[in-house]
Amino acid sequence: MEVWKEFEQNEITHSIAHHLMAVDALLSRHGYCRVTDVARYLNITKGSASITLKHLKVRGYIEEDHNKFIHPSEKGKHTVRVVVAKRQIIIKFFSEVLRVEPEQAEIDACKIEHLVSSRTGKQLLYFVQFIMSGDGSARDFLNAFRAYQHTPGDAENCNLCEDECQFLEICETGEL
Amino acid sequence: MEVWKEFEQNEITHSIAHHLMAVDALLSRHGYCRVTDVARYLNITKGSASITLKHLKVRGYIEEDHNKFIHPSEKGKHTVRVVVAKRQIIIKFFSEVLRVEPEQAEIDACKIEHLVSSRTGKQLLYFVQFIMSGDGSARDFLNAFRAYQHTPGDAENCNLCEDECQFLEICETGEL
DNA sequence: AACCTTTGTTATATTAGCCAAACAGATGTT
DNA sequence: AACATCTGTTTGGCTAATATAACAAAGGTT
Repeated sequence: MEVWKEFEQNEITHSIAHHLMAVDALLSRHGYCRVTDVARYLNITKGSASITLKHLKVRGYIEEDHNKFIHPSEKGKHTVRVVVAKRQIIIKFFSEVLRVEPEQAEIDACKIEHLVSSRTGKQLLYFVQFIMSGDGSARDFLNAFRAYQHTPGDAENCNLCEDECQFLEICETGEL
Repeated sequence: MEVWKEFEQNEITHSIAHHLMAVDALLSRHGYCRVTDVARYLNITKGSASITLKHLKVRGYIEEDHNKFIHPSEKGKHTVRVVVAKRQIIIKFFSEVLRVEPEQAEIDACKIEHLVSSRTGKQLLYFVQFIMSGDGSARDFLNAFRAYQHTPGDAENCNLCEDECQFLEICETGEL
């Protein structure tokens, strides 16, 4: 499979992840969850929620009781745990290490949380764990990075590209 | 707008990004680019390529000459530069800093490159620039992190969660 | 009991992406 | 000139995810 086609092969889509997390959040919050609750929570119509949740049921992510009350299956619970873990790790990295504004960090995390592989998620967790651990070298490094951040970037001393950094200017000219 | 709905609001979808990058790559490689070339490059049917490229044309990302030869507009060129920059930065970070296997790093980068905001991309560039700069504190930190990576993670000393790390086990139990 | 509201499903439509297959036009070969 | 090939578009089908709107069933109120 070509690399670029793996995007659509994701078992967990953005929509599915958020429907599942909604069920989980509503259960924690109110102790129960129905189709209409999910629709209201996600601010979509109940018709849409009904159809998407039917898919989730068919694929074994959620189950329904005799009164149409919804709860995640074991598989669904696992999915929620994994997605939430990735989201938290990514938010932490973006906001506290990179110092991206919390709102932006949350938006970015929300867009990519379900797409980042577990391998990468795990490595990022280790990285954030260590950098936040209070280890001396981590502290020194972070301090040095904070200072570096405030000096304008230097295209000639970038080790990303061979010679000069080709991305610095692009990255500084704003949104896509 | 709710955070979770921003996903679908992305002007540049995965498909659009890759069609545009294909045009760019084919132009560099052969000096010209037609619908069929894009289709072959992306391994999709020319019918699909025809329709998607029509959208790209309507939205001003590409232009056509009298002989149906395609080239990116200024807007399209800018988009390609931005997406490629983000991809390279992400790959570098995942593979060389986190030490994720290059193939996996590429897959992950490909999935998220068009979703990461320019704000976050810029901060990540600075971060990777600095960490790879040869600065002493960066070198020490990286060495310490390499050592840490090889010791099993410790749920009690994780500063991500308040008490114990709730994600360590989840991240170590494999794919979603 | 009659009425109103809530709940959930279904039907229809839209957009984005893909497919396969048919078709139209240009080019090139015999 | 006839045939073959290549190029690009169009048509119809599929899935995912949304929207509206109609509808049936259950529940609660007066």
